[in-house]
Amino acid sequence: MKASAQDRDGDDERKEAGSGRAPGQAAGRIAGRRGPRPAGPATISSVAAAAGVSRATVSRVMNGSPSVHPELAARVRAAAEALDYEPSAAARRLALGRTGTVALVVPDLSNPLFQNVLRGLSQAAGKAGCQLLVVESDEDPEEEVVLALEARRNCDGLVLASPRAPDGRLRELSERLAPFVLVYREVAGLGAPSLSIDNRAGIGEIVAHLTALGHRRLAYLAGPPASAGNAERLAALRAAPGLELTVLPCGSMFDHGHAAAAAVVECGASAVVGFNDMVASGVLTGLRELNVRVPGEVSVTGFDDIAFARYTSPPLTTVSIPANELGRQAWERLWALMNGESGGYNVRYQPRLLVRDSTGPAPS
Amino acid sequence: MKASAQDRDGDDERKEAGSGRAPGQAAGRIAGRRGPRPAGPATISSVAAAAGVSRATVSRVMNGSPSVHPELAARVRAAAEALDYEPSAAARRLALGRTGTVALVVPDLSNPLFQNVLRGLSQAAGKAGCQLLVVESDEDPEEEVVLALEARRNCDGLVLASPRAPDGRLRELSERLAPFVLVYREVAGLGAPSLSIDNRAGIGEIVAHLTALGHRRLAYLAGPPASAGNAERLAALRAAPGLELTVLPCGSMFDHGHAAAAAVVECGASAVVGFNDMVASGVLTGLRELNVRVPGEVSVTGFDDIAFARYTSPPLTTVSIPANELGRQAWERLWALMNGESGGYNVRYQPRLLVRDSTGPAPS
DNA sequence: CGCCTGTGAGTAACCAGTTTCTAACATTGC
DNA sequence: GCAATGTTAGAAACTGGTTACTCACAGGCG
Repeated sequence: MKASAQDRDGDDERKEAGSGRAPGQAAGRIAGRRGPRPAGPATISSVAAAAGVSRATVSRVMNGSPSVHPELAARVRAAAEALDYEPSAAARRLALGRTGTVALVVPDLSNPLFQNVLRGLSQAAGKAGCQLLVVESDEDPEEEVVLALEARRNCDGLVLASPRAPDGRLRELSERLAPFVLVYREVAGLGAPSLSIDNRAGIGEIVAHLTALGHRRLAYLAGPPASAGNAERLAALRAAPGLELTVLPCGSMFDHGHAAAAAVVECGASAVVGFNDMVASGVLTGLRELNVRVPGEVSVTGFDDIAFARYTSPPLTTVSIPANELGRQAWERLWALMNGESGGYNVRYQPRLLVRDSTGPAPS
Repeated sequence: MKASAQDRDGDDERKEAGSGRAPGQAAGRIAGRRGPRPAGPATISSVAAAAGVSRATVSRVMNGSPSVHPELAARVRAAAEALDYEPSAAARRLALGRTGTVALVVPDLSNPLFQNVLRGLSQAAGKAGCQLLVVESDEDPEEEVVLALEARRNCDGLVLASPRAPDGRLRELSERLAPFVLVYREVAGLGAPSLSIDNRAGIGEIVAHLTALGHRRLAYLAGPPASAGNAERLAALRAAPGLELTVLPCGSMFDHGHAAAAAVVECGASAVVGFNDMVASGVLTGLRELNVRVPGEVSVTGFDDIAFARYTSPPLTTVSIPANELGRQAWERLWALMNGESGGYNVRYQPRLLVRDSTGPAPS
């Protein structure tokens, strides 16, 4: 890197000590006024000096202000070009009070749900010329909020997927987090829009489908106990009438579902409702290993419709969640909020049932 | 649950008069000198004034400098606390010339390979108190580099997964991108460490496994044409002796593999080598739909060992890549580089063959 | 008792931009 | 011919920290 500073065409080597490294050297003391060349990357001052104009004018040119004479502007642009000038992002942040960045806080980057929100948000924000900070809060729920606060100090707005942080904590911090948008969750009395999934409706669709097929004995592969989504899905299942429900502690990953296969068989349910598609895929494989036919002997359903769900064997009946769209929408809301407009109201997306081949009539 | 917002104690329906929001009110205008309270968020100056010390002292206290009298320090801390003071991240960036941020540039966030690097990097960087900017360069190869450059201006270092940008372009920009680490790719004569996968060795393992099973006629489901990884894998296959190879244009996603199933059958190969696990999973499903038995009639292999590969049916024989580890290592290298140390040499990870059930003896 | 040294805190000069005034000049109107 | 108006571009005051100097004061030593 430093090497190439060497071979430049002769305009370098301004007399005396071209070496002056650390910016702000003794040099500035005696000859600061008209000194040789700061040697570091070009600043607005060096461009101004080179073009023989004031810093204000350079700033105006760089920002496309129309009130600069075209000819002068051209001269400034030429000088900037010649010096490889790029405005310092840090200085602009400070001066403008704007970072051009938003942050996404998620509990777990390995979860396709959050990956898709990330994608949707990344693309939408990118299109608007905004950068994206990603924070994973794997740790305890308290950490979730601390990380969010910390991220917030480096950006203009937040998208928060905080399934575990208690409602009260979010409410008391909401002022310091603002502007922000909540995803996959809804908190009453929070001054921020939220985008969530109607888990009750999703489970409702699944239950309706399964009961229509004659299933009465269901097993639920429960997600992480602290997850708000899991609580809602479980509550919705419990509320369904005429069902005999067995709740099996499970988790959210393939392996968890896989490990639960034996318990599923043992509990004698004719249909398994997975907390999400990953545990459902896992249990599918586990059941096959136990020589249980799906859907012949046991039906299986998932939740989320991750990309994979179409490619399990048999393809998974599940409920589809517009995770990407959530990310996009989160951007729209956040953008509005950052511009002082309203972020709109809470939206609750309705999952859509996708019947594939992992569900069938209950065995008689 | 909208319902619950209803019945609870009347904390909703804020009277809405107390909402005098916009920070930076007219107040500061007239009495700015010694006025009541600047109204905006506290700055180092307001804390200094409140504590009756200079800004320098506040700065020293906030940064834990030992050269402040404990009693004074306590007074400053109390003032900071009372004012809810938080140092401005933007100002610190400018003054310190450090952002405390690194960026990851990936072509595609929906690819598990990059998702895992993201995770590894996020966790390692997070542990070091560093924030992570994520950039997706979905667009054309030129965009890849432009986005990297842009991201670089807002952080202290880059991790670059740029499978498509031409070598030369990277070389000519390497000075402006530095410090950075390249992943999933190696470019000769680049002043940056790279972490890559030995694709040739991976294909070698797969070929050895398949030939040992008696396969001679192979089909390769090719990845994106511009992908450097695809080129290496294809070259390695072509270099394998004694094989009859059919190259089928495919892609990198489930659907691409799924769509290629018919062509696989048609070409008469006894084994299919997928560019990655996703196309392999896709083709697995496609083959089942065509009533082709795997591995009875056709064997299938993948590449990468994504989490799902264990859960396809049959479980996918593939080659494992330590994507997470790549992310972690990328952090280590980058950290070293940012501290002026050497980033170490290029490392090429050796994939490990995982034999599962999607491969079997060639039909005779 | 006076000089030297060490410590703690303040002053002011940075970091690199943006933006509000203001001044100089040209143009227009009466 | 002079005042009023309208451009440009510059000076200087911000944005909010950090830190190299400097200085005052206290204690140790000759």
